[in-house]
Amino acid sequence: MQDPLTQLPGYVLRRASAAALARLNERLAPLGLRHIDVALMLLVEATPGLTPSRAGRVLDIQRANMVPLVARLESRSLMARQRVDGRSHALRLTAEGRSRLSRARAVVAHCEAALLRPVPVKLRPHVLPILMALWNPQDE
Amino acid sequence: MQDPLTQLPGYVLRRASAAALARLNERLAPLGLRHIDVALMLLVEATPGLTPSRAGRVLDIQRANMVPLVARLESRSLMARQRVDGRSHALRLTAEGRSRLSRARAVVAHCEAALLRPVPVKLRPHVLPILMALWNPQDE
DNA sequence: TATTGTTATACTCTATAACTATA
DNA sequence: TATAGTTATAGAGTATAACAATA
Repeated sequence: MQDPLTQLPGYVLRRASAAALARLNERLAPLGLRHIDVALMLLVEATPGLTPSRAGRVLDIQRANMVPLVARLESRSLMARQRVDGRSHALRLTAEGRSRLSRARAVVAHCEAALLRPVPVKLRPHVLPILMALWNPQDE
Repeated sequence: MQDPLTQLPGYVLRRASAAALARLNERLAPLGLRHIDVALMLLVEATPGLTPSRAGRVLDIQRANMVPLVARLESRSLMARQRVDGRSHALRLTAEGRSRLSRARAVVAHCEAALLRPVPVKLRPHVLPILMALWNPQDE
């Protein structure tokens, strides 16, 4: 018998994603971070002053779910909130946050490299374009 | 500002997977099925008599989590369990399960097609090989 | 009116530990 | 001793509704 699911790109996409995520989280755990923390920190580093709402829109995280995420990073002194408005907060990394992120970035780079390693060298340039295309499907 | 995360295959992999899964579940909902139900049904169809334990190993689902999954399909008369052993159960699709699965398969085919549509035709043959490679990463 | 941050809440998915009965 | 099925449970992750304060 042969597993019929491995013929379905969508299924393999899910399995590959779940496996990669699990390994990344495993390697980030010693830093006290999860993948989602690093995603937000990378985004805030690239866009200082970003608000939680806007960050949530970029990361596809609901406003309500940003609250515990930001609070957790703030409570660990990795991120700081600053009122910019009567209702908006500007997010910035603290010095400790930047230093933690540089270590996390090394972990991410390691995992990204491990992810690509089994892809034949000739196909590697196609990986990101293909994944970007899969991210943006057209329903008819 | 540019989103630094879209340069990371691992991140795009996750976003693509989550988006594809959400759309699939949305389209399966009218059939009363979720993606995981269809995955199990496809597997059991291809391997009649499979036990929940073995199915779980193929699908990467814990033994304990197979229980409510199989129970739900059984309670809807889509799948049947048969004792084969003092401790093992053989899983099979019922006639209703097969008919429901044929409708689900059409939904899956539609979603898979929508997933691949934005990929340039020349790159499409590389999609599955690349995803299979990403699924099986080598850590060093 | 629309948006931000927030609380509360519920639901799915997943992981672990422990138990029984069988092989 | 190892495996199958099961129960109970806890933790992520995610989604929705509602509210106050502000734009």
